[in-house]
Order: sequence, then C-alpha cells, then structure tokens
Amino acid sequence: MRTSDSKYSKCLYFTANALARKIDKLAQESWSKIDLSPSHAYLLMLAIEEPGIQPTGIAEHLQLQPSTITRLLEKLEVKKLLVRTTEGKITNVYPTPKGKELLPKMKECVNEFYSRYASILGKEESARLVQNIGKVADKLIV
Amino acid sequence: MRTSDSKYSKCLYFTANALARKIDKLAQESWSKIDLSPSHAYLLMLAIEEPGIQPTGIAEHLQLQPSTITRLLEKLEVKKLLVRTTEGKITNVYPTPKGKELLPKMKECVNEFYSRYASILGKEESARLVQNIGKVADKLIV
DNA sequence: TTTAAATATTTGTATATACAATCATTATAA
DNA sequence: TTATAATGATTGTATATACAAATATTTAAA
Repeated sequence: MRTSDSKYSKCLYFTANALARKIDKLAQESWSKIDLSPSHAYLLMLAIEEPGIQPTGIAEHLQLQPSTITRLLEKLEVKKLLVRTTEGKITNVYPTPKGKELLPKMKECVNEFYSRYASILGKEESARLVQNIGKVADKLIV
Repeated sequence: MRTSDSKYSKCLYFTANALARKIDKLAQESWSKIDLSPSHAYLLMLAIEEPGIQPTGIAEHLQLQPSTITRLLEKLEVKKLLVRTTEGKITNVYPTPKGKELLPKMKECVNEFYSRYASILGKEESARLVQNIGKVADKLIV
C-alpha cells in the first residue's frame, strides 16, 4: 500500500515517519558495503572533518541527544575508527588512521545514496524537498 | 543548532530523520495525557474503525512490518484495549469496550497534535507538507 | 574561600522498530 | 491425493534512539 492510500495519509506524524523509514532503508543499503550504519558514518566523517570535535558539538550537528552520541562513539571506538581523549570535563574525538582511510569509501556511499534518491525523485525535486524539510524542522524547535 | 545550520543540512537522510524525530516528540507530548504512544493510539483507532482487521492489513495502513504490529498488539492486549481471535492462520483484532471508550480522548489528542503543528507551521503549509511528503514516500517504494 | 549552579559526558534503562527464522495453515501443482 | 509452495502471524534477537539519573568538572556567587 502506498503511503498516500493509507487511512492516515493526512497525518504528519504518520507521513513523516513513513518517509524517514523509507529513506533510512535506502541509506542503509547505500552504506552496506562499508560495515557502518549511516549515523555512524556521518559521525565519523564529522570527526575527520573537524578533528577534536566534542560530543556536544557532534550532537548539535547530527541533531541527536548527547547520550546517543556516546553510544555511537563507543561503537566507533571499538572498531578503532576513532579515539576519545578526556581532559577534565571535556572530551575530544579524533579519527584514527584506520578511520581516515575509510573516507574515500564513505564518500562513495554518500554519492551512491544521493544518486539513488535523485534518480527516484528527480534532482530538482529532491533538492527542493531537502530544503523544505530542513526549513520545517527548524520551526519545530521543541 | 537549527537543522539547516548543520553540516548535513543538504542530506535527505539527515533532514528526514531530524524532522521525524521532532514531529515524534510533538506527537508524544500530544498523546501523553492518555497512556499510549502515537503508534499504539493509531493502531487502536484503526481497530475501532475496522473491527476484525487483520495484522497484515494494519501493517499496510500503518506502513510498519508485521512483526512490529505483533508487538504493538501485545501491549494493547495487555492493557485490555483490544483482543485478538485466531482461527487457522488468520487473526482478527477487535477493540474491547474499554478500548472504544478511549476514542473521544484519542480524537482530542489527534486534534491537539494537529493544532500544535498547524500553529507552528501554518495551516496551508502543513497541509502542503503532508501531501508532499506522502507523494515522495510513495515514490520510494523499496 | 567555600558553596552553589552550570556544563559535559556517561550510564542505566526503556522504547519503537526491523530482520530473519519459525510455525501453522491454506492453496497449488504433480 | 500427496507434496510443495505461498501466506499470516509470531518469536528471538538486534539496532537506533531517548530520558532521567549519576558523575565529574568548571564557573559563578556568597
């Protein structure tokens, strides 16, 4: 059944979640070649781009709760893709060489994901959609 | 940080998930007065509207996996809000009187949720958004 | 200077959801 | 008619995420 044929197609709760689940699936497929979930991969890319970034900063960029970031970091640290150093109350996150090595492959995954959804939705429409969704999300500061 | 200020504001994976999480939070608040999550509430409303509906049908309407529906049903059954009857391989789901009693309150929650996001996003914009998202989700049949 | 408040991170626990496997039943094909 | 495939639902297990509480540290106030 299509989302818009469901009894709840006019409910934002429903449609927004359905969309997110579908996109999530698409993303997971795109990232399956490296053994990381999209969230883990985005975190790692962020740490490569801004070495030393702190969990709080990561949480803001990824718009996830700090506790969630801790959990993501744990896994990436076990995989030896990044390290945390703690001084006082602040923690800095750095990619390891092994983590940095992964960057080209991760970029491939990003591109694959982008072209997948662009090929389904059209290039303009997907760009518009992303912008639109972002703007709406901004208003929903809770 | 606003969604559109994040480093990943141009990634659909990221924005769609951020939006869904924010809407989820709004919905949960709207539903907090009855002791049900939005998903549970929507399932119960569906069972009231279509008594005897089967898990597969519920899964289609809610666009969730059958196993997820089983889990939701378990909880609603424990709360005595609905019952399952099984004959052969098919299961029918019926609301209990206690479940039906909840309907007016659930409708209030729906309305509260709608007016919350309409007041934030504007009435037209939210309607347009819902439709837009639904259309996009349709294309992403995976 | 000592106390209180704020900040950064982590931990314990809970939730929603999914996938893969399983079980039971019904339908189909040989 | 029997063997095989398809269907409907459930179970076991795993994941991402969050909230609330705890811990540790730094800052501000008395």
